[in-house]
Amino acid sequence: MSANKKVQPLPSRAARKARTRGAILEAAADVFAGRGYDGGSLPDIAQRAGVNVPLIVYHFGSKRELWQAAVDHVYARFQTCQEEGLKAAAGLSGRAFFRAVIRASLRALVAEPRYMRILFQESVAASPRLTWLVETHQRQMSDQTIALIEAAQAEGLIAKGDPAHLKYLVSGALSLPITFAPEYEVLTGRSPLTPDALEDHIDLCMAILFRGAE
Amino acid sequence: MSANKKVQPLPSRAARKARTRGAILEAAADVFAGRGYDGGSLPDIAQRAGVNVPLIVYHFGSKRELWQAAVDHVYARFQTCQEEGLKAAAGLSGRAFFRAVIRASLRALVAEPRYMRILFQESVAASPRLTWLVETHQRQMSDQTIALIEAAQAEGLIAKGDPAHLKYLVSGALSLPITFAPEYEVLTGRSPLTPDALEDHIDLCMAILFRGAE
DNA sequence: GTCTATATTATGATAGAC
DNA sequence: GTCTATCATAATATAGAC
Repeated sequence: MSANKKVQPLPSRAARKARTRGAILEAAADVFAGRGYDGGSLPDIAQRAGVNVPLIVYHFGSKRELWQAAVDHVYARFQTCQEEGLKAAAGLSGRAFFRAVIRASLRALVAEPRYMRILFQESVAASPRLTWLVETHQRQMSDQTIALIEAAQAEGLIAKGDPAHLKYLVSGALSLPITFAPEYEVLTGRSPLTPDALEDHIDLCMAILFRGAE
Repeated sequence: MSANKKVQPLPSRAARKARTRGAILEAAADVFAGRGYDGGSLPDIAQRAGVNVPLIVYHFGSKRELWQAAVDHVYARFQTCQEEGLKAAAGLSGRAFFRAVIRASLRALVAEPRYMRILFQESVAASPRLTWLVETHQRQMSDQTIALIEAAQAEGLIAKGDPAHLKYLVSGALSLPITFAPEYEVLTGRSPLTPDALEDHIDLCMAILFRGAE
């Protein structure tokens, strides 16, 4: 297939293709996360990616397939970032463990805010896109979070109640200052995304969500 | 102004005009909340309102001005609904007071979910629309919420920390199950908007956000 | 006030050169 | 693979009849 790659002094055709695909996916993720599926346009994506519209269609077939590929891209990045951060939780237990988990989730939310935005954009109403999103990506992520909440409940660290519902409370408290960062900044004059602000946010999340003294 | 309304057997011209404006505003609020400013289209709004596109332009001048009017409309409805619910908090104190406040906020979030959606749609990036939204409507609402959080802190009912930041944690915990209702339903098979689910949600919010025993 | 008709621009997608 | 040229459709907005 790719027999004599090494003899290519310049980027190979395959590498150029991958770079083009990557640029399109990044631009598509930005546009779809910010404006939703209907609001996003191929000319807008093409301009941001530095390519032409037909090249997008060549690589991804249609707007709908591009959207799916962009969602795959965002979820992969979010999960990679989260798992990276979760390594710091290994070996810890109790509050320290869950603090590390929260920090990992927060790092992923900050590094890949398009995850929450895409989920939000598709959560306006029931639709085939929402069903695809949930069944393809969101259910698996949700199950992981619910397992963590059940573990915290078993240790008596967090309130009792339906863990699937509690997940939304925890996610909302964690994510809203990040997802609403532009509004936060206009309203308060400060960014919630600086390292200091994020550490304060983690402290406050721990104080709110977890019981007992630090 | 409306001197001889009674003698009109059919709706007066002014009443018809108001009904048309109202139908357009409702449709515009739905569309802009769901698809954002760029994603929303006048033909879509016109069809939902049962009118033609030029009639929208006649009444509101331009898409941008229609968006502002729709935002005014949604904020007015949200605040009216919230104030209605807050009457139940009058005379209460301590946890019971804040439980009534949470119930009022939740009722408004459920009755007018477009409030959160519009805020989210405009919170993608800094923009003139976001600045207008914050300075025209959001700052005032935010100040009221912050005052309530400071009061709860003064009574030792809620965690210490920057009340302006704490507002986002509280808002996120309260609103996410409502705002993500379609995703919630696909994921769990249950609606978070039934009266029973909402009561459970209030219980859980109280348990999470407020300290000490019920 | 509400409509039809239309001008102008932008969109998703295809055809075909290189 | 990447581009230019093009098509059919849909968008915002205006002009003018009633």
